[in-house]
Amino acid sequence: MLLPVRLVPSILLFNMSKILVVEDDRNLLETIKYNLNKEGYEALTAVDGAEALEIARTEKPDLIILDIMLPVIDGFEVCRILRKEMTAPIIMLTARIDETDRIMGLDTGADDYMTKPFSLRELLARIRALLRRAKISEVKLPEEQAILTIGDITIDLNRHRVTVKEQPLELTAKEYDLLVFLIQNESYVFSREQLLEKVWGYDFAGDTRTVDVHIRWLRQKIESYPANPKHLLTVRGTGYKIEK
Amino acid sequence: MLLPVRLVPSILLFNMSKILVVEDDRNLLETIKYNLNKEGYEALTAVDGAEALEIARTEKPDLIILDIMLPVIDGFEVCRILRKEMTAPIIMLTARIDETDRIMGLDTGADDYMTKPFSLRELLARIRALLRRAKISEVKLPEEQAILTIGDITIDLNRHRVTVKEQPLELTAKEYDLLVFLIQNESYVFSREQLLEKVWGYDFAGDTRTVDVHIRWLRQKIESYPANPKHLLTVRGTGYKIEK
DNA sequence: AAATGATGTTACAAGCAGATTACAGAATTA
DNA sequence: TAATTCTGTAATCTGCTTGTAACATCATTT
Repeated sequence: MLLPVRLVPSILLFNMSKILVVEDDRNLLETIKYNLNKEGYEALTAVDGAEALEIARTEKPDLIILDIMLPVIDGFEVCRILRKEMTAPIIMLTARIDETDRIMGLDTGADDYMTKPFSLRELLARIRALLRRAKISEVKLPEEQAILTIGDITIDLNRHRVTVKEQPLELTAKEYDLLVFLIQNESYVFSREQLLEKVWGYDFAGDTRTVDVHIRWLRQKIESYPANPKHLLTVRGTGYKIEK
Repeated sequence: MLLPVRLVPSILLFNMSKILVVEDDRNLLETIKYNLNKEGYEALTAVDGAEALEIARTEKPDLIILDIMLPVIDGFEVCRILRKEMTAPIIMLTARIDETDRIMGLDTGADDYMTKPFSLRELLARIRALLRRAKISEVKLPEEQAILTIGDITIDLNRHRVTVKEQPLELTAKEYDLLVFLIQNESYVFSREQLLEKVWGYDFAGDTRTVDVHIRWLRQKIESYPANPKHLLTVRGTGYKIEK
């Protein structure tokens, strides 16, 4: 006897997003759930804040719809907690227009909100938009490597940010340019003339001692013991270099 | 990288919305029509399902109010048919409170429902809400994250609203564009030239000092102490960035 | 160890980048 | 169309950055 074979719509299953709906009005909750299912989403439900947290933690939904007025723990609080634990987009539901300022203002981490009464079609549209965006950012290429490191010194070129032992460091423009150039050419030795040309510009007609002074200032900022530099080293008779 | 796109406040106010009311109780029909007109809407009426379909097809209303109990073709069926042909929001009117009606009403593609007897004021409020939503979602940019936040500054891209510490803020177009761009690229440093290119447009041939002035105006509005900005920061010798 | 040249350190005064204000022309809105 | 707001530019102001000079210290050679 042949077993009945169920054809699984695999593509659908594979793409089916899990959505947690948190709403204490059970009518509305069921309505939303029903419509989510109809659209092909897997809908989880919770009727209070505590249950929401529990289900969110065990089920790891792809998106969360969260009413503000909830028993036990209110929606703001749930949102704040969940935001720390997961990256799933959160849509807040609010009954009053004047709550929208709080959603926007408070740093709850909500991604969007809707004011009741709302159109279910629009809710579904926003869910689609947020899920699509989440998907996109998942496969997003790792941020272009614009971070240079030497020992405990780090430079983020895009953000123009320098840290030493995780501590942010304030550098002037020249200091920054000089440091970046040296780190980009780690362990290569440059004469003062070369540094003036590369960092200051080929047309700079100043004194080569200028370099010494800037090196001194840099050491002051990046070295633990500026008088005994570990990274920014002098090559006597030749110039300077940077080492790990 | 997306350029910030300004949403043009279209002819929204000027644009009188056309609303189709389908209801076989002629007293109620007239009452609703009278109130719609009083609110400045253009009201069309139909007393049965067949007429409703015909008028909806020829007049293309912006919103449809649809009783469930109708002669000839019932409201569910009308709703299901219309939903396939147009996107206008549909409000269902139902005499029965029981849940299946609600769910089925929504299942057919209705955006909202009201149970008789209902408050006309509430009906009008829901109409306003649905029409506003419909207008907004027409021009909505689905790629963009709906709500951006930096510290106590929040931007709702869909609704084009900015708040600081939950207080709504009035920004000019350029201020808004500049702020959105910087927040969308939080902590990245941009030179004046880059900002002119990205925010003003590729071909803008103006003075780079222009940027400084706009930065100043933005600080005036978003910073608690504009002279000591916490978010909108200068990177001397390089440009500007925004930080949490 | 003394001499000498190379490098480190500090102080300071232009100079310059950015902040700020004012204003006129452009763009909106009534 | 007039009124009003928005926007770009110029001009002035302010304070930090930076180049240099002057002196101190170090390293190497004799």
